[in-house]
Amino acid sequence: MPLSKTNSNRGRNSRIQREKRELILGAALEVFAAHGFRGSTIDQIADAAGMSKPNLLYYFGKKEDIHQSLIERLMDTWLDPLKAIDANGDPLAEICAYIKRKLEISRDFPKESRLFANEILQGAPRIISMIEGELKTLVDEKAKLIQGWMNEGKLNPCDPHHLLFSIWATTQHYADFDVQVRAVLAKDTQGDAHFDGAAVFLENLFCKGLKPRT
Amino acid sequence: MPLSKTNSNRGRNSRIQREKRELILGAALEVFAAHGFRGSTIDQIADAAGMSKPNLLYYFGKKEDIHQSLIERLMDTWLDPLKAIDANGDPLAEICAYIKRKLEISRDFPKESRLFANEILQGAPRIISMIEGELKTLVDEKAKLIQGWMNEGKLNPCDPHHLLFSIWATTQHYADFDVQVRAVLAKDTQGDAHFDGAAVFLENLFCKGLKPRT
DNA sequence: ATAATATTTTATCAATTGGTCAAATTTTGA
DNA sequence: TCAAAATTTGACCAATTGATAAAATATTAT
Repeated sequence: MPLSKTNSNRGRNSRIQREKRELILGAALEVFAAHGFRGSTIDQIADAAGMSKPNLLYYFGKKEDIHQSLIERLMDTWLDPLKAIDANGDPLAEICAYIKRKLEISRDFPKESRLFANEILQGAPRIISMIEGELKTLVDEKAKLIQGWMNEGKLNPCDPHHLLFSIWATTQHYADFDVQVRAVLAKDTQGDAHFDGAAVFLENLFCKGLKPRT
Repeated sequence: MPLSKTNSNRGRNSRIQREKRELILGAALEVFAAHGFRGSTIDQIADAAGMSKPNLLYYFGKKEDIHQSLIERLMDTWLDPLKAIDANGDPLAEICAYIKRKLEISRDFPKESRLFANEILQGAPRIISMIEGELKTLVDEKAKLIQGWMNEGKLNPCDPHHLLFSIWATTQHYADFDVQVRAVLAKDTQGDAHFDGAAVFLENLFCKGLKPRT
C-alpha cells in the first residue's frame, strides 16, 4: 500500500517523496515551459528527470497533476510583487520598485514566466478561474490605490489597468521572448547583462512619464 | 498524377487549390495559435477546415509545411510596420505612428500574434534564422536611425533596442495575453473597446517620455 | 461525350502517447 | 534482523498521431 500518511517519516512526507517530487517538478517546468501543456509528453518529463514513466506516475498520478502543481507554486511568485506595492510608501518609488522586482523575476525565473505565458497564450484553460478571481481582485485593488495617488497629484494621471499591463508586458518580455531578445542584441548571447540595460530603460520610460511636473 | 503545373487552370493554380489551401491555412492558424506546433494535430486542423485528414495532406504534404506557410505569410505583416518608420518623417510622429500600427495589428490579427508568440516562446526552432537574419538587420538599421534622432536632440535619449522591445511587448500583449486582459478588465468581454484605452495610454507613456524638453 | 487529370475517401500503418498492472527490489521501523 | 511498507521496473494497453496507398469520385479541356 503506497503513500500512507500516518507516519511522519513515511508516505508523502518521506525524504524520497519530497526529493523525487521536486526533481519531477523541475524537469516538468523545463518541458512545459518549452512546449506548453499539450505539446509536452510524460516521457519527455520522465527522461529529463532521469526516471521511468511509471515511476514518475507513481508520484504524480496524471500529467495534469504535475502541471497543476507547477501552476500552484508559481502563483505566489507571480502575485507577491503586486501585493507588495505599499499604500503607505512613496507612489513613484513603489511603482519603480515593482518594475524592478518584476524584471528580476523575468531574469531569475524565466522558465516560470514562459510556463505562465504558454498557459495564457493557449487560453488559460487551467487557470482562468484564478485569473478571474484572485488576480482580478488584487489588480482592481492596486489599480484603485494607484488611481488614488493620481487623484492626489502624486502621479501623472493615466489608466492604472493599462499601466499594470504595460509593466507586465515589458518586464515579462525579457523572459518570454528571450530567444528573440538575445538574437537581436546578439552580443554575449549567454548571461544576463542586457537586464541591466533593460532596468535603466524601463525605469526611465515609466518613471519619467509618471513623475508629476512640479 | 496530382498537382501538375503545366496548365494555368489546373494543378496548383486551380480555383479549388487556391480556395482549399486558404481554408486550411485559416483553420491551421486557429489551431496553431491556440496550442503551438507540437500541441496541434493534423486531425484538429482537418476538422476545423471541414475536411478529412488525407484530403488535407493532399494539399500540404506534412504538418510542418502548413506551419511554414503560415509563418512565411505572417512575416510581411510582422516586419512591414517597422520598415515603414520613415527617416524623413518627424521623429516623434514616426514612433507614435509605429506604436499605433502595431497596436492595430494586435487588434486585427490576434491569432497571427499568438502564432508568432508561441513560436518564440518555444524557442523559435522554425524561425530562428529569420530572427537572426532579416529581423535583426532591420532592427539594427532602425535602431541606428532612432539613435541618430536622439543625438540630434529630436528625441530624449534612451536605448533604441530596448525602446523597440517595449513597443513590441506592450502592443503584442493585448493579443497574446488577450484572455488575461479581458478577464482583468471584465467589462464587455466581447469587442475591442479596450484597444482605444490602450492606444491613449501607450501614446501617453511613450511619447511623453520621448518628447524632448524644450 | 470522353479521356485525362484532379480531388476525395476508405482503409491502413508504424510510432507515440497517457496510463495501468503485477512483480521485483529497496527502504524503513521495531 | 526482518516483516511491512515504499519504490522501481518491465511488460503491457487502448487511443491518438503523422503519414501512405489505392480505389472511387469529380472536374476539366477538348
